[in-house]
Amino acid sequence: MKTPGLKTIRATLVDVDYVTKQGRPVIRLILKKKRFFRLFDAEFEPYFYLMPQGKDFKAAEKALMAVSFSEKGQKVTVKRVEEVKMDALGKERELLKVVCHHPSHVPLLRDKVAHVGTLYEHDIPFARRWLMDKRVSPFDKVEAEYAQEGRQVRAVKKVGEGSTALRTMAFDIETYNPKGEPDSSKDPIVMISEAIADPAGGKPHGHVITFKHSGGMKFVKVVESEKKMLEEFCRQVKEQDVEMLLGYNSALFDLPYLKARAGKLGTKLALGRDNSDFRSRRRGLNEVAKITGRIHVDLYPIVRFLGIIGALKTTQYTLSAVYAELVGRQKEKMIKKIDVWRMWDDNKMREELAEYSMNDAISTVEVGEKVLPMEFEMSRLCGATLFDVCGASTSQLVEMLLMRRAGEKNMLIPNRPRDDDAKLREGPVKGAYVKVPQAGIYENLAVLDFRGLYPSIICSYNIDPFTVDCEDCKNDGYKSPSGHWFCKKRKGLVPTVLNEIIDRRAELKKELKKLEKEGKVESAEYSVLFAKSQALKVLANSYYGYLLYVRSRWYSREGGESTTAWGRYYVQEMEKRAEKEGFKVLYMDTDSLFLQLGGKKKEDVMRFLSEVNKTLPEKMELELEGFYPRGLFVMKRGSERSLEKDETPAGAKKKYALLGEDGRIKIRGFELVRRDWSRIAKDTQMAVLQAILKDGSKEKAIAIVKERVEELRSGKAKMEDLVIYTRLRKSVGKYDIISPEVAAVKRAQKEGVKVEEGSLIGYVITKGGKSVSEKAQLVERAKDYDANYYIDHQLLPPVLKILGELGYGEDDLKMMGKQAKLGGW
DNA sequence: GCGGACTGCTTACCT
DNA sequence: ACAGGTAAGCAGTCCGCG
Repeated sequence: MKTPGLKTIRATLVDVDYVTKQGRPVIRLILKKKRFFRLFDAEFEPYFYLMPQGKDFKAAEKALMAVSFSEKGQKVTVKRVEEVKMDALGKERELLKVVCHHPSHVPLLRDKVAHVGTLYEHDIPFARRWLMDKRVSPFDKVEAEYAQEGRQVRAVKKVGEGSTALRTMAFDIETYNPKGEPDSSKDPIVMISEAIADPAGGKPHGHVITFKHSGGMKFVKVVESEKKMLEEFCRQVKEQDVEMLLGYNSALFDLPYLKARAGKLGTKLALGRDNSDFRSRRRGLNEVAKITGRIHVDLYPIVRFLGIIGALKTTQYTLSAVYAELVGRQKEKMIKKIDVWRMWDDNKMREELAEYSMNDAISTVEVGEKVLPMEFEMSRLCGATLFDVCGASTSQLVEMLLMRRAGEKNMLIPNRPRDDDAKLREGPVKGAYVKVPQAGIYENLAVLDFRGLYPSIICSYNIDPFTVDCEDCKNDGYKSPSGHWFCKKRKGLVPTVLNEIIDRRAELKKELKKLEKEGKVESAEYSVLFAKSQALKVLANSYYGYLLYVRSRWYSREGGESTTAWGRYYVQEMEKRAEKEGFKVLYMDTDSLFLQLGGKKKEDVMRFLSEVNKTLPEKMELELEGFYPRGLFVMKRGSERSLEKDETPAGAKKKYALLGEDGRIKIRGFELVRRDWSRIAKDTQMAVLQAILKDGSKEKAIAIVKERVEELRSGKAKMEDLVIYTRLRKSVGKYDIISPEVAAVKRAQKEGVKVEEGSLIGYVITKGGKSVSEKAQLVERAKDYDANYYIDHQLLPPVLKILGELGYGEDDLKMMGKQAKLGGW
C-alpha cells in the first residue's frame, strides 16, 4: 500500500490512548521500532448504536439530529446517523449508528436520547474502540501509513507478531518513618533505587540514589539533597530512555509519595516524556497511574490477580514473599520496614539499607520478568492495552475478548445490566456434585478427571445467552439435564470464542511438549509459548463463572445451570461405568473420580479411559490424573457418634491426602493447608500424615504428638509457631459476632494501634480471660500463651482425625486428649 | 443457673 | 466486583433440667 505523500512504518504497536485537541478527540499511538514513535489519528469518530422504539427509523434519525444542548460550556449535538445491519441479540436487525463529536458526549447524550430507543455500545472506552475497529492489538507488528505532516495515520493493519522487549526500569523508594507509617508532609524519601532489566536476560543492574554517605559501594550515588535526589531519578529515567517503568505498589505508594515530596521541595516530578508526572485513575477497587510516553506497570495488582486465580500459593503479597515463590529463592536482603528510619539515622546501618533498597528494585525487575509475559499475551489476545489488562479481573478479561470478537463478527455487544437489573439476576444456581467419601486409609488409587469440564461442556453444547431455549430448536436442540435446550443451527459467540481458546491452547501444548523433548525448556521461545498458554488457560477457566456473573454482558443463568447439570450428569455417568467395570469409586468432586483399584490393574484403568472417551462428545475427555499407592479420607467432624451404631463413618468432603508414586504427598483441605491454623498444629498434622502414609507407623506418629504436647505444656513453644492468621474483611465495628481476631484487634485499637480493614491479623490465644475471644491478643502484644487451648483446640483435633483412621481406637484417642489436659504424660 | 444442642456468622478452602 | 459446594470454629441462643 503506497500512496504518494504518505510514509510507511512497520513496528510494534505498544500503546493507544486519546487526548482532546481543540475540542476534538485525537487517538495517540505509541509504536516501537528501535525507539518509541508516536502517531496520531484525528479522524476516528466516537459512536454508539441505537435500537429505536417501534419501526420508524426516519423519525428516530430526525429526533437524534435535532438533539442539541450545552453542558459545561460545550455544545453537544449528534454528528451523523447511519443505518446499519447487525447480528443483534440473537438475530439480524437494523440499528442506527449514532456518530458523535467527542467521546465525552456519549454519556451526556445517553440520557437525552433514551426516549428514542435503547442504546448499545455507549460505554466502550474510545482507545479500545479504535483497536477493535482497526482490528489490531497491542504487541502486534503493524504496518501503518501516515502523513508526515502531523504524523496522521491513514491506514493500519496487522502484519505479524510484535516484540514485547521494552527498555525496562524498576524503582523503589525508602522513606523516613519514625512514626511507623511515613507522612509525606514531613518525612523525606531517603533513597530511590532503580534497576534496569538486562535485555539479554541476565541479572538486572542499577543504582541507589541518596543524599547521605551510605557506604563505599559502587552502585550508590550520593547527591546533595532530597530534592536533587528526585531530580536525579527523573534525569535517569529520561537518560535511559525508559519505556516501561515497574514498581511494586507504585500506583498507591511510591508515585504519590514522590509527587508529594516534589511538591513540598519545590521541584517537579518530571517522569513523562512531556515532563509531566503521572495521572491517577480509579479502576474498580484499585487505583492506576499513567505516565505520558512510557508504560507504567504496578506489579502489585498483577500479583494479587495471580493470587486470586490460584496461580500463586502465597497468602502474603509482600515483594519478598512473592519473589521467593516466583523466583524460587529468598530475597538476598531482608529488613523490617519499621527499621528503615533507624537504619538511615545510623551511620553504620545506612550501607545495609542501601543494599536492601537496591535489592528491592532488582527483585521488582525479576518479579516483572516472571509475571509480565502473560500480561503481554493477554493484551494481544484481548486487544486491550497493557494498562487495561494489568490487574483486570477475570470477568473483565473474558468480556474484553468477547467484545473484541463481537466487533469482528458484526455482532452487537449486549449491555451491561444496570444495578437493579443485576440484583434481579441474583439467586442460587445448583452447582457441582461432590460424593461423600467413606473415611479410611486406602491402597492403590487412581484419580481421573475431566480436562476442562465446564469449558468443554459450553463448547460441546453451544451454551450461550442467545442460543438458549431457541424457538427453532425446540425439538431437536441440545437438551440439557436441567430442561433447557440449545440451538444447533447458529453457533453462539461464547462457545465460538471458547472453542478458539481451547484449540489454540491444545496446539500450544503440543509445541511446548516438543520443545520439552528437545530440552529447550529454558529457551525464550518456550517461555513465550508458556505465557500464551497460561493466558489462554486463565480465560478458558473463567467462562463458566462469567456466564453466571450478575454484571456480565453475556449473562445466562440457564446456560450456567445447564453447564453444571451436564457436569453432574457426566461425572455420575462415569461413576456408574467405573463401578460396572469393577472399580470402587471412593470420592468425586465436580470433575474428578477417585477409584480404588482393588484387584484391578493400571492397564484396566487405561482401558477404561479409552473406552469411555470413545463415547464422550469430542471436546470432552476423561484423563488420568495419577496413580497413588495410598490415600486417606478422614471423618467429618461430628460423625464419630454414628460409629457406635457400626455404620460406615462418613468422611469429610474436600479433605484428603494422597501418597504419590514418587513419594510426594498431595494434601487438600486439611487444617495444615489453611492459614487460620497455628504453625504448630499444621506442622504436627503434616508430620503425622507423613508417618502414617509413608512409613505406616502409628508409633512414630504418636511419638511426634507426645513431643509437641510436651513442648506446649512446658511453655517452650515458640510464639511464632502459635500465631493464627485471619483476614479482617470488614471494619471492626461491622461485625455481628465478636470472634477472637476481632476481639484482639479491638483490644489493640483501644491502645492506639492502627489496624487496616482487609489486613491479615496474626493473633495468639493467651492465658488472660475466659472465652477464646477474651484470650486472643495480636501477636505483637501477646506475652504468654494458653497451653491448654493449643493442646486441646489446635494440636490434637487435627491429628486425632488422622490417627482415628489408623484403627487407633476412639478410647485411646480420648485418653490421649484427657492425659494431655491433665498433663499426665 | 447450668450444660448440651443447635444456629448463624465467618473464614478459607476445593474444583 | 468470575461460579457454587464444603468444613469448621466460635458466639450466641434456645431448651430442658432442677
